[in-house]
Amino acid sequence: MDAFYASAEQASKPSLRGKAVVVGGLGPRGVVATASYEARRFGVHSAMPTAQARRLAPNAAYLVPRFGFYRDISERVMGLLRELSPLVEPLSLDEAFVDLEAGGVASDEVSARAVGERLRADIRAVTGLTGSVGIAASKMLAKIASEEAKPDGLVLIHAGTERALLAPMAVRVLPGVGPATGDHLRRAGITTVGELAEAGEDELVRMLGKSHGAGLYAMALARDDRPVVAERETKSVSVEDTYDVDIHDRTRVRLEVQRLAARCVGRLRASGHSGRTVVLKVRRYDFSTLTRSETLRGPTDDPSVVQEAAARLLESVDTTGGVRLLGVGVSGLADYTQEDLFAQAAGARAAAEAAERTGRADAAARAESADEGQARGAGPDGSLIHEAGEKGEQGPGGPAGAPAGEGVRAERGSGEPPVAPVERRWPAGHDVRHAVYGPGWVQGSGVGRVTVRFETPQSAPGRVRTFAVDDRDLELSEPVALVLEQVPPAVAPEPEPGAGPGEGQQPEAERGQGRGAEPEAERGPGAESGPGAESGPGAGSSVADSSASAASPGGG
DNA sequence: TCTGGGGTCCTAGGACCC
DNA sequence: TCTGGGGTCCTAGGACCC
Repeated sequence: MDAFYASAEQASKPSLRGKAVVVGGLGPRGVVATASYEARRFGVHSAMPTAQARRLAPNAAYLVPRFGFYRDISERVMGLLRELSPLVEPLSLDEAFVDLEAGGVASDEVSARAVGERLRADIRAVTGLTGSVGIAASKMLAKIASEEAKPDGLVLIHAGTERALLAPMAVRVLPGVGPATGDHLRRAGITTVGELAEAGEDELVRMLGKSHGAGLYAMALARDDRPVVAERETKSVSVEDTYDVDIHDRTRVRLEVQRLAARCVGRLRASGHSGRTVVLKVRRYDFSTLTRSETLRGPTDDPSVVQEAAARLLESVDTTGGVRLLGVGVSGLADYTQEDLFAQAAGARAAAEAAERTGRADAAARAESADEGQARGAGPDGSLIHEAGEKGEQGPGGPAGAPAGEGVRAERGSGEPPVAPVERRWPAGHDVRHAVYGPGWVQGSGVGRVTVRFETPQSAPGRVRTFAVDDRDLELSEPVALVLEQVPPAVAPEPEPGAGPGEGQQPEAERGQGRGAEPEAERGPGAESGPGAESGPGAGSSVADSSASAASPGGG
C-alpha cells in the first residue's frame, strides 16, 4: 500500500485529500510513521522526529495513528491476496508476499502481470486506496520491484534480467543492508550491488560475518530461494514507552516498570501464550540502551510473576541521570491456552520455583494462587491491563479504548513536570460524533476547546466547528468505513449541489479535484467558510489553512 | 523540540554437560 | 592434574525491518 497510514487518513477525511499529511507521534519525542506524498515533497519522511517534520512542513496536518482503522483495511487487502494463493506472508499491515505459483493463478509473465493489475484494481475498489505490485522470481526481487513501482504502479522483473538490473543499484536496496552495513561497505569502497558481487563471498564473510556476508553475496547475485511462509509463530511480546520528559525519581521508575509488565502480560495472554524469559529494557537520558533478562524455570503468564522478575532486573540497573524509555518483554514463548491444564500446572510450578529461587515468600504465595488457576483474571492493578491496552491493539471494542489509554498515560505525572493532556483526550485525527452535527473528526484541541471537522469518507469536504472539551454532545466514535458495501452514506454535511450520495461513493471523483502540486493553494470543493461555519481557534478561510493550524496544537 | 514501538535474527562469551 | 571437542542454554548487545 502506498503511504498507507497517510493515504488511509486522506481517504477517510475528504478535506485532507491532496494535502500534506503526517501520521505519527505528536508528543515532544514523537517520530513520523508515514508522510503522504504531498508531505514528502517538503522532505518529511518516516522515522524523522515529528518536531523536525513540523519545521519542514508547518502547514501539514499532523495526526495520531489509528491502528484499529488501518487493521480493518489491511484485513480486506490480505483477503484479496488470499484469493490469489494460500501462501501469503504478511510483513506488516501494508505489505505481504504472495506465492503466485502455489496459487496456480499465473503461468507466465503475461498472466502474472494481468493478475497483478487485477489485484491493484480490486484493492482500489475494496479500500479506495492505491497499492503497488512487484512481480519477480524471488521475494527479494519482488520487494525491490514493488519499491520501484511506487506509487500506484506495477513492476515486473523479467526472468534472466535480474543481475544486470541489480548491478548498478545502491547496496541499500538489498534487504538486510541498513545504515551500519551500508557505511561498512562504503568504507571498503563498495557502493553498488555489482561491486558487492565482485567482492566475492570470502571477502564479505570476513567483513560482515558468516551469515550476513554469505547472505548478502547470494542476494547480490540475485540468488534468493527463501520460501513464502504463511504462518510464522510469534517469538516474543513486548511493550515500551518513551516518556515526554525523562524520569528521575526511582520510585516512579519502579511504578512504570510494574505497569509495563502488566500491559505486557495482558498482550501475552491475549495472544494465547506464556513465556519463560522476562526482558527489561532501559534507555537512559543519553540514549544509551541496555537490556537485562531473566529466564524462569518454566513459562508463565502470571502478571505478578513477570512484574517481580522485572522489578528484580531493574535493581541491577543504574538510572541516575534519568530514563527516557522503559520496556518489558517476554520471550521463550509457549502455547498456553486457557484449557491446557497441564501447561497451567507446569507454569504455576515454574512460578513457584522462580519465587523460591529469590527467597521471596510473598512471591511464592502468589504463585500458589496461580496454581489454583485464580490468577488468570485481572492483574494486581487489573484496570491498567485493560485500559492501557496498546494503541495498536484496539480491537472491535473501538477507538474509545485508545484515548482512554492515552488518558492514563497523560495522567501519570507525580513527581515529574505535568504533561499537557489536551491531545490525549481528543487525539488529532480520531473520529467523533456530535449529537447535532453528526460524524466528524478531531482537527485539534487546546485551551479547553476541541475543533472538529464534520465530514465522512463519502461526503464532500466538511466544515469546522469548535466546542468545549467537555461538551456533552460530543463523543469519540468508531471509524467510518472507507468504501460502503450497501449502506448509503450516513450524513453528508452541507452537500454540494449535485454531490448526492451516489456520487459521493466514488473516491476517485473527489480525488481528481483535490490534487495539486501545492497543498497550500488547494481549496477543497465546498470548503469555504461560509455563513454558519464557526471559526475555531486558528481556523482560517480555506481548508488548507484551517486544517493546518487546527491540527497543529499551538500552531495557529 | 533529535532520535517511536513492535518485532526478527545474529554474534559472542561463559556456564555447563558429556 | 598443561588444560579437547562438541553441543546447548543463557545473557547482552546490535543491526535491521516496517
